[in-house]
Amino acid sequence: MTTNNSNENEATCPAQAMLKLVAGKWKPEILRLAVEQPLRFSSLLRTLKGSNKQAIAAALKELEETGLLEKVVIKQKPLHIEYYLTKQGHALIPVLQQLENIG
Amino acid sequence: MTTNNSNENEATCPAQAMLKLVAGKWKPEILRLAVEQPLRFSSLLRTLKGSNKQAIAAALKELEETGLLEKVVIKQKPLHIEYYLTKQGHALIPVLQQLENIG
DNA sequence: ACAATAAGTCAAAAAAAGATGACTACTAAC
DNA sequence: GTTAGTAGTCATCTTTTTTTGACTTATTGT
Repeated sequence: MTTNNSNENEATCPAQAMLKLVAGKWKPEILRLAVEQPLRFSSLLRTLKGSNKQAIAAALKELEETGLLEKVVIKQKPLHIEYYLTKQGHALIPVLQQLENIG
Repeated sequence: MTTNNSNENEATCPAQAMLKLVAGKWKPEILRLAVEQPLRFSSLLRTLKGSNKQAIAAALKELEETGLLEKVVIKQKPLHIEYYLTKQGHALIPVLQQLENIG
């Protein structure tokens, strides 16, 4: 493993940091869906064919931790939790759309 | 799990496809450098601290195969090979710059 | 009490990405 | 013919991501 101490490598392209926030199999799709309406766990699970709870949970957690989604707990009968795009999350949407147009 | 046989998973966000083309530790940086001048293997190796031949070779190969870079062999004394941004590669640059501005 | 829905967690296995070391092919200079 | 420079390849190992199965917590309905 070569446990190196000092700070080595780290490709330092500034776009890299933002790319990492949306990297992953489900994150771009989840962000795209979040534009239309607040997201819920079970509804994502139904919508994203081929996904599973763990994948959704991990993606939502990371998107929340990196500040692209905000989690809102709604204390009601069946217990609802909603995820909203943050300001930064919204800022990302047009960029994702431009990527689509290049492809 | 719900192992459905028909066509499984594949997150079908259109931006995903383009994101995959620039995914990886070195690709965004390489594209960024390609804007300034044609790229050469050994010069990339020197410029990208923390990289190695295999990483550079793999990145260049993938960027070429996906049509973002074009490889040009220059038969001269020490054998030169240059990589140029394609039209699609160029189209990606402003999008990468926008990503930086969000971060 | 028991099952169902919603929203997860934990651990482990499998697959993909990244890192490391040794080796190849061509030309050119000495 | 040995050394040096450029541009790689191949096999292996490690790390990270993704997938899979089993279990948890809370509330509602019967």
